[in-house]
Amino acid sequence: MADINVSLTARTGKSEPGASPRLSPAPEGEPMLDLIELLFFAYRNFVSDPDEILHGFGFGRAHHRVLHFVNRHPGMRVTDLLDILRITKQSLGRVLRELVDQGFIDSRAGASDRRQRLLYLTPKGEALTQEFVAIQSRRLRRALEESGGESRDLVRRFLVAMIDPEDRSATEKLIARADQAVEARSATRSRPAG
Amino acid sequence: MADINVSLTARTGKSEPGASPRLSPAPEGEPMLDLIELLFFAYRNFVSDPDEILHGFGFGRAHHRVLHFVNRHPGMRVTDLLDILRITKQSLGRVLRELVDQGFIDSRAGASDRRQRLLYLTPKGEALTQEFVAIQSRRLRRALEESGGESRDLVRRFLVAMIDPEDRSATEKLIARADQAVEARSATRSRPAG
DNA sequence: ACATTTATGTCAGCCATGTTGACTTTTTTC
DNA sequence: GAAAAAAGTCAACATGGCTGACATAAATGT
Repeated sequence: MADINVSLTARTGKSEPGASPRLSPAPEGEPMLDLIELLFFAYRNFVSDPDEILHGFGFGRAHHRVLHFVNRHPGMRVTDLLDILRITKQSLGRVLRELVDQGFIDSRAGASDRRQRLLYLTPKGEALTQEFVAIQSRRLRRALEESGGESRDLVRRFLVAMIDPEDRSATEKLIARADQAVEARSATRSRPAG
Repeated sequence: MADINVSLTARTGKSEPGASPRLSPAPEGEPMLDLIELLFFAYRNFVSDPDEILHGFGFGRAHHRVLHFVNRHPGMRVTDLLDILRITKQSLGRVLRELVDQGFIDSRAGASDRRQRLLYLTPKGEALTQEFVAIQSRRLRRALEESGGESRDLVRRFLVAMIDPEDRSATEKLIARADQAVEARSATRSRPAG
């Protein structure tokens, strides 16, 4: 059910079994057809879990992205979000308004620069976002365990290397900065009002 | 330019540097935030190359998927394609009609079952599809090289494990069947007409 | 032979999420 | 005081999903 079971009745005729591998030597390297398709199927499943939950709120994938990055960068500006998502102000505006109106995101004017709208998750938004992170982390953890020993580092390096070279360092810095901020916040929490 | 450079001027205040790692022990395993985000950025870049080319033809991502799977399974039925893509007949119908009208795909009635419409790429469609495969394979190959030795097998296992368990075997069979068909075809080509 | 099922296609309309272009308001910066 | 920056808004449009209803041709079952 809802499977990828294909019968392909038409071409079930001659199959020419005496085919030795690599007869045409592939002029520009072998085509990575399996990986291309696996990436498609894997990514589809990866995003489907949050999608289903969000559908219950009348939200979609775009809302997920906004929640995710605001969670990772509390107090970020609208411009920052636009740079990360690479969509137009108008597209972001729509989902952001919905998220603010329904109490998932809080938008406060900047203290030093009052033109800015700094974005924060409300407790409600935080709870929902944690749920997404948990689900997707579970899938990733399971996949890493099943694919063997020190796969995590290798998969990470692979994913970084899949990014356009000119974007890599910025992306890695972005992630590092978010991780730092999380550490700082949890340190503050463990020593309340230190 | 079009970078992911975020300044985050607002939160550049207190950072509480004395934070030892893992203060909150993460009740359900550590959140894989870096991988979640890297997958997002990597996939976005991965699909952007074909997207740009297709834009020149007035086509989009949906057309890419159809071309890709028809290339991999020549003579497949419309139903097969629907099962793989998991979209509605109406959605597929739209892009399929455009691809047939503009001479990228050929749709022939089945010989044994004349209700069926069997899908084939035209030479024009084949050329375009090869281009996509080449571009995406290049990116994958580069990434695998950069992430070290026997990364290909591990990445493949990882991607398979990212798929919903109940879909995995069907997906792997689908890929295997397509690979077989390619071998059979190239064997036939090298020994033309037996 | 006839009823049913299957494979495909089509019309109409809706929704989510992207786009361009134009314009405003507020605030900061030069 | 002018220019630039941050944010928001209105209008219109494109793409690619969706549902529901219906039509046709061909295969299958009784």
